[in-house]
Order: sequence, then structure tokens, then C-alpha cells
Amino acid sequence: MKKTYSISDLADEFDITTRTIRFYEEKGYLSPKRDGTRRIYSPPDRTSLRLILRGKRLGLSLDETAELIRMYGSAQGNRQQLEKFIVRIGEKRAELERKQRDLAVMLSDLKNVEDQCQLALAEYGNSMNNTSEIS
Amino acid sequence: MKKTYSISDLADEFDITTRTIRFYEEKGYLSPKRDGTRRIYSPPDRTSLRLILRGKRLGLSLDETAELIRMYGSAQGNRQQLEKFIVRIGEKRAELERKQRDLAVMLSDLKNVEDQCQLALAEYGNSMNNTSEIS
DNA sequence: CATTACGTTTACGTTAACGTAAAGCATGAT
DNA sequence: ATCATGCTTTACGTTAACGTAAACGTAATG
Repeated sequence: MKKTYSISDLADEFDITTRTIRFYEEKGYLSPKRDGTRRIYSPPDRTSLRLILRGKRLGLSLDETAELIRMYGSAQGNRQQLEKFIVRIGEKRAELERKQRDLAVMLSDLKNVEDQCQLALAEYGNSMNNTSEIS
Repeated sequence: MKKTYSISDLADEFDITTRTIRFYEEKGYLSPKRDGTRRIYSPPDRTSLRLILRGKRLGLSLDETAELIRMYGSAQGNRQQLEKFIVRIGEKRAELERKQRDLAVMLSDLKNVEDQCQLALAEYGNSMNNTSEIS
């Protein structure tokens, strides 16, 4: 049950073009196997792609996302390296947590606007009811 | 107490260049008053800039952010317009909520890596203690 | 009064992240 | 056999969001 995917399988699944997938490979963010000349994607390849697209949705650059993906892979090294690594993780987390706060504020603002709209709509509903009662 | 800001006041405060601020104006996302030829920014101008930068951090395009800013301003119009508007708000909210989920997953993944690192570091700490006890 | 600091406009340059098109190979269906 | 389908490489084009530089105005300061 070693499932594999063609390039358009993935393109369809993630709603992107094959050009995009080839571009990611060209830049070194994907390295699928080949069947002759054709690209064969494994489940890990698929996961990498998903992570890339997730980062993209959050406004990370491909390089930033690639760094995160590398981070997921390995928590190894000597003490010095580990300590530096933890600092780096902390920076990334701070960045993501700021995005989280930004998002919370935007969603709250948006909800306020939505409530205002609903109120205005309710007014329309009332006048409609009134006029329909009058007529 | 009608506070105003120069272009470099805002550039310093938000840690961007004056070029960036002029670019936003050139594209119609800001419209400061003028003192002769010099740009004078009001608190609302400053707020607009903050909203733009917030959107940018979340990976929104300037146009998308501008649409959000327009949304904040006005919940008016006839019933048809209000209904369309609410649908549009719902779409935006869905998009932002997806970002929220993406962020939660990334932060969780990052925390796992961090924990692994801490564990590895603790190992180093133990062997250090051991060797120091031995020596 | 020359320098320093801050502002202005105009305009060409740059980078990331793809889009688009051309030209060709392989394979299964009609 | 040829037609459609799906894959390939190569390569030039495009857009957003600024960077960078030139050339200039103005106002305070040593």
C-alpha cells in the first residue's frame, strides 16, 4: 500500500497548478522520485507540500517555511547547537504569536462590523414588516 | 491637542521606510494633509497605516487589506447591499479563521520540537552533572 | 554661510512567486 | 493511424511591493 501521487494529483488536491509544484522543486523545496522522466510523489512529499502551502497562507516566504520544515525534522546536535536552536524556535514562536494576536484583533473588528450590519438589516426587516402590515 | 505626525515619525514608530509610506499613498491607501509640500499625518492616518501593516503581517495583499479597512468604516446601504456585504464579511472571516487554524497547528508543531530540544538538552545537563560528580 | 537634517518628486531597478507559451515525448482510446 | 491526454523541459513575461538614486527645496544650527 505504498501510495504515490502524480503531479496533477497533488495539483488537484491542493488547488494549485503543476507549474507551482515544479517551481517548488526547482527551488529545492521538494525532491520527488522519478519514473523515467515523470515525477512520483510519496506521502512525505505530499506532507512537505502541505506545509509549504500552510506557510504561504500565513504570509511566510518559501525560505521561512523551509526553515520551519527543517526544524520539524531534527532536534539534534551538541549543547551549543541545541541552545541556539531553541532561541531560534523562540523567535519563530514569537513571530507566530504576534500573527495570532493580529488575527484575533482583525476577527474581533470584523465581528463588530458584522453585528452592525445585522442591526441595520433588522431595521430593514422591521420596516418591511410594518409596511407589509400596513398594506 | 490635535496631534499630527511627520512621515519619519510614522516610519520610526512602525519601523518602515518613508518610501513605503509614500508608496501606500501613491497607491491610494493613504491621503495625508499637506503643509505646503510636506505630508502631515493625522491620528486616523496613523490608524490606517497600522491596519495596513497588520494585514501585511498576515500575508494579505494591500488590496485585500484596503477592502477590510473600507469594511470597518461602513455598515450602511440598502437591504440588498447589506446582505451582499454580510456574505463578503463571512468569506473574509472564513479566510481569517483558516489562518487561525493554520497558526494553531504550526505553533503546536513548533512546541513539540521545542520540547524535544529541551529533552535533549536535559540529557546533556545530566551527563554534565554526572561527569562533574565523577570528576 | 555652509553644513546638517529633513522633506520633496521622478524614475529606473529588484525580488519572489509564479504565469504563459512553445515544442516535444509517451500512451491509451477511437 | 491519429487524436486526446498527460507529462516533460526551456525560457521569456508579469505583478506586487517596495529599494535606490538623482536632483532639488527649506529650515535650523554651529
